[in-house]
Amino acid sequence: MADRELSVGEVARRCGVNVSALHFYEQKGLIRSWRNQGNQRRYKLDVLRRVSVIKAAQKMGISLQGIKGAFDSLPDARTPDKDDWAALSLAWQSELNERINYLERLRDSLDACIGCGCLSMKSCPIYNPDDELAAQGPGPVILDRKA
Amino acid sequence: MADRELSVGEVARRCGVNVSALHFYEQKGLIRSWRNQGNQRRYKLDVLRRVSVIKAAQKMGISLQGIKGAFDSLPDARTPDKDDWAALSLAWQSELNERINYLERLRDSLDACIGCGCLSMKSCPIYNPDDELAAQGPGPVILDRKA
DNA sequence: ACTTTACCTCAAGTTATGTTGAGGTTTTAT
DNA sequence: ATAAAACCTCAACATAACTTGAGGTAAAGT
Repeated sequence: MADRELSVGEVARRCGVNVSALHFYEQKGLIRSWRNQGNQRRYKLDVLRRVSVIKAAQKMGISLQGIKGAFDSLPDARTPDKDDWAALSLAWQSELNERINYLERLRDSLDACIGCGCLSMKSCPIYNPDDELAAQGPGPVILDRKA
Repeated sequence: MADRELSVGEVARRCGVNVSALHFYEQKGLIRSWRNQGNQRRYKLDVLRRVSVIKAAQKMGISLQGIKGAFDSLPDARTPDKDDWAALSLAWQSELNERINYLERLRDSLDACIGCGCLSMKSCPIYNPDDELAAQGPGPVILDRKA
């Protein structure tokens, strides 16, 4: 069938997530649906991309809240096109770069610091990395903010 | 006072964590203490390093469970020395490297994938990175396991 | 027609990592 | 000696991101 609309189970299967997760995302405002006669959810095809992007962003360490923030910058009226997604990608790419950078610094100081006395001191580079990432909202688990 | 032993408040202050966190770490078996006459916790100086290492490892994205696993490989009888910590560091360094690598791959495929149709397909490199990190236990937030 | 599968809602449970508060004891400072 | 600061335990709350289950409806297969 030339399905222009998808049921929740179909989306779940095609995206590799549980139906409950889709309910959850909808409740959080990350995806949208309408209902059919029998009150069942129906989705546009573009929900597949959204869910996929959610999963990709999560792998990057971005919270649902952060993802929602990014999604909110997508056009509301029309279905997001390639350029819309590219803009998102760009923003996240630099976030990823910062994160990678942070971990690299952590790695480089790890060996030097873990065995010496400095780890417990104020001066330790691991303990007090001079630069913190600018994370909006409640930061991802992997980072923490200025102590 | 030449304190060979520390109170919980002192450890908290020197490590920049809350007293409640120290209670919590103790309950999870990450640090140890004994009690004085009045039932108050007392710590050896080496607790400072332990707590610092906990915090550093957390920044790397390692869970408390994972940290406990690593700590369990430290000598039980004697206070861990430089070499013991160095071994830990080495293990974590390669874990960090894998993580960095993973994020780099994610970053590199992000732009190519997010705008195209592949994200929702089985073949997408973001969606199905061919190599998964070998994470023991319930993995860190930033990664997920073979779907 | 009838059964099975899919779906619905809403509340409660789960894991990780702590924090907060109540009610009570110890230490420390004055 | 007394008041303040620090500590104790234990239970409950907080947040993220979902999952599970109960009780009931809709759609699909035969």
